[in-house]
Amino acid sequence: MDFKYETAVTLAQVAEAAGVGESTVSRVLRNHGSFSGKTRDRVMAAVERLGYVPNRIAGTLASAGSRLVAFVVPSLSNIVFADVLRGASSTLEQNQHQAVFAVTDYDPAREEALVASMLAWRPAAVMLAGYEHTQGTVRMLRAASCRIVELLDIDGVALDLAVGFSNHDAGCRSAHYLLQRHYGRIGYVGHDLERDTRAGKRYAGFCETLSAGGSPLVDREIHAGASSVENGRLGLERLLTRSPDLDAVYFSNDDMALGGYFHCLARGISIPSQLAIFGYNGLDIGRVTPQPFSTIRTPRVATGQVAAQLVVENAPAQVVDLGFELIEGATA
Amino acid sequence: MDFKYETAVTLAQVAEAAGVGESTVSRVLRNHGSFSGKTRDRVMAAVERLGYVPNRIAGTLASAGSRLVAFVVPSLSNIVFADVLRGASSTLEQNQHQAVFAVTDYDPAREEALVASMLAWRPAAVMLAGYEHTQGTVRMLRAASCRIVELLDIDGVALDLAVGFSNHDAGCRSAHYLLQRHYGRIGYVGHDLERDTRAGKRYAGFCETLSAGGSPLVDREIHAGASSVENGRLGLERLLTRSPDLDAVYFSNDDMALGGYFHCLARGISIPSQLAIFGYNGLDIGRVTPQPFSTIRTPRVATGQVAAQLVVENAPAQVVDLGFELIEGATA
DNA sequence: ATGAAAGCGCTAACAT
DNA sequence: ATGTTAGCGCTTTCAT
Repeated sequence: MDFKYETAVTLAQVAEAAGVGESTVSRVLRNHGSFSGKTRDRVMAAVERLGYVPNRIAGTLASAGSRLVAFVVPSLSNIVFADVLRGASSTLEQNQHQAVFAVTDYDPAREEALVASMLAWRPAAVMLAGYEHTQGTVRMLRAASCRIVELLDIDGVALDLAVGFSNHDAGCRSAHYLLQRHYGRIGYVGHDLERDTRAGKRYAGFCETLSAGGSPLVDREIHAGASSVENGRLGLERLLTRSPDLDAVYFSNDDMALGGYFHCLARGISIPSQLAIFGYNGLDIGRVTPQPFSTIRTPRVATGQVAAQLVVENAPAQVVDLGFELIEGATA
Repeated sequence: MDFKYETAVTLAQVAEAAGVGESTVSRVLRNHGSFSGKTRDRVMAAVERLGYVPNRIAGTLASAGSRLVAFVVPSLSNIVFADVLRGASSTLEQNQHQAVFAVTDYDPAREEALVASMLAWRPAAVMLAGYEHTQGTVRMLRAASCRIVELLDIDGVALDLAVGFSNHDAGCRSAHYLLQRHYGRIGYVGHDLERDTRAGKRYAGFCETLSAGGSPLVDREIHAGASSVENGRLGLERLLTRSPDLDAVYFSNDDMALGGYFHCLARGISIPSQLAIFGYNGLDIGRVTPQPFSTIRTPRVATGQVAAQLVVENAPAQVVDLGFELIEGATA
C-alpha cells in the first residue's frame, strides 16, 4: 500500500484562489498590517475551501523567529518533570509556542548530545533541569541565541533564567523538622546522588543541619539506580538490617518514601512511633495513604508555568525562587 | 540587560571558511554523496572552529522531509503516556527524529485544535491515543500527508497505523479471572468513561463477561473526574457504603485500585478474603505494595517503541496487537 | 490597501 | 569529487 504524499496546499495557491497577492494572504492570516474586510473574507473563504494549513517551517525560516521551546529533561516517568512540562505546555500553547522534548536519563553526556540536536531547531528557549551541565553543553547554550532556563534548582549560578527553589534549604528544613520533633537517631535512604544532583543538594543540607543540631546522620543507604518505590522499600530494608535502632528516616523523595512506607506496613513497623518517615515532593499519592506523608511540597506545575511565561515575554535574566512548603503529615 | 541575538553561523560561512562550495559542506555534514577525505577534514575543521550548528528548519524546508513526530496525548501525569513517550523517544532519537508534543486533557475539541497546530509543522507522523477523534480531526489528518498512529487501542478501525492491544479483551479477561476465582458479587470503581474511552471499553468487556457468566455487575461507582489514587479511594468508600456485601471490585486502572487498596488498609478490610481488588496497567508500584496487585500488565513502552519504528521505516498501514499479560497477584 | 520581489538557510538536481 | 543554481513556502521591505 502506498501513501498519499499529495503536496500540501500552499499560501500561493490560496492567493491565486482568492485572487489576491501572497503578501495579502499572509497579512490576513497573521492579522497584521492592513487589509479590507472584503479581502479578508475572500481570503478566509479560500483558506476554508482549500483546507489550507500554514507551513510553520517556512514561516519560521522566513521570519527568523522560532516559536519552539525545547525541553531536555532527565526523565518523563518521574512525575516531577511531567508536572513541569504540563505547567509549561499550557502557557506555551496559549502563546502559540510549541514544546519539543528529549529525555536524558540523568546522563550529562546525553544531555549534551540532545541539547546540540535541539539547538538545530533554533528554539526560542531551551529548558533544562538544574545547574549541572557539561562544559560542552554550557558552551553551546551560550553561543546559541536563545533563552536558557534552568528548572527546579536555584542553588548555583544561573546561565540566564532559573526557576525553582532551593533543594539545599529543603534538606535543611526537613532536618530541622525532625530535630524539633525530637528524633535523634536518623538515617537516610536515597538513590543515585551523582546523577540526581538536586537530591544530592537536599542530602547535603539535611546532613549539615543534623550535625549542627548535635544529632549527625547515623546511617544511610544509597541505591546506585534511579529513584523508585521498589528501591525505597529495598533501601529501608537494608538500612534497618544494619541499624535497627533508628527512629526516623529521610528519603530522597516521596517515591522512595512510599517504598519505605510499604516496607513498614508489610513488617508491622508502626509509623511514626517505631519509625518516622519523611519524604520530598508532596506527591498527591502521599495524601491518600492511610497516614498522610510528612514531606515537602514543591511547586512543580508552577515552575513550568513561570518558566514558560518568562520565555514568552522575553523577560530579563533572573532567578525566580518559588519556595516550597513543609507538610506536617502523620508519618513524622 | 539585553540578549545576544548574534546571527548564527550559516552553512555558507562554513563553506567559505573551508574554501569549498556549499553543497560540499552539505554532503559532508549529511555524509551523503561523495567527497574526498581531505575536504571532509577541512570542512569539519571549519565547522568546529566556527561552532556551526546546522539549521534544521531550513534543512527541512529544503528537503520537504520532516523528521518531526508529533504526539498529541491526553495527559503527561498519567504514567501510561509518559511510558509510551519514553519508548518512542529513544527509538526516534536513534533515527534522527524529534518528538514534539501537546496535551489534550482528554478533551476531543482540544485534540482537534492541537492536531491542527501540530500539522503546521508538517510532521512525519502524528501519534494519538485511541480511536475516538472528532470529525474535524479525522478530516485534517486524512488530508495531511503524514503518517497517523493511533496508540494503546485496537478496538476500532484504524486510520493508518495502530499499535496497542484490545481494551475490550482486557476487560473480558479480568472478569473471567474473577469468575474463575469464584467471586460472585462484583462491583466497579472507575473514572470518567466518556473521556477515557479505553477505560470505557474495558468496562464494557468486563460487564459483558460477567453477565455471560451469570454474575452480572452488582454495583458501580463512577467518578466524573480524572483517574487518581484519591478518586479510587473515595470511589471504593462510596461503593461499599451502598453495597457493603461485595466480594470483589474491578477498578478502571491501578491508580484507582491503589486508592481502593489504601481505603481497605485504613479501614482494616482484609484483602482478598473480605474484598478482592483487581486493577489494570501493571504499574511497578503494584508490585511493591505489601500484597502485589492482581492486574493486567500492558506493554506501554513497547507500544511507543513499535509505533516509532513503524514510522521511521515508513511501514505500510497496519494494526499491531501487542497483547497484554494478566498478573496473578495477591489482591484477587 | 495591496502587490512585487528579495531573501531566510538549506537540499537536490545538474553540470563539470 | 565538487561547484552552480534553483527552489522549499513563507515573511518582509518597498513600491504603488
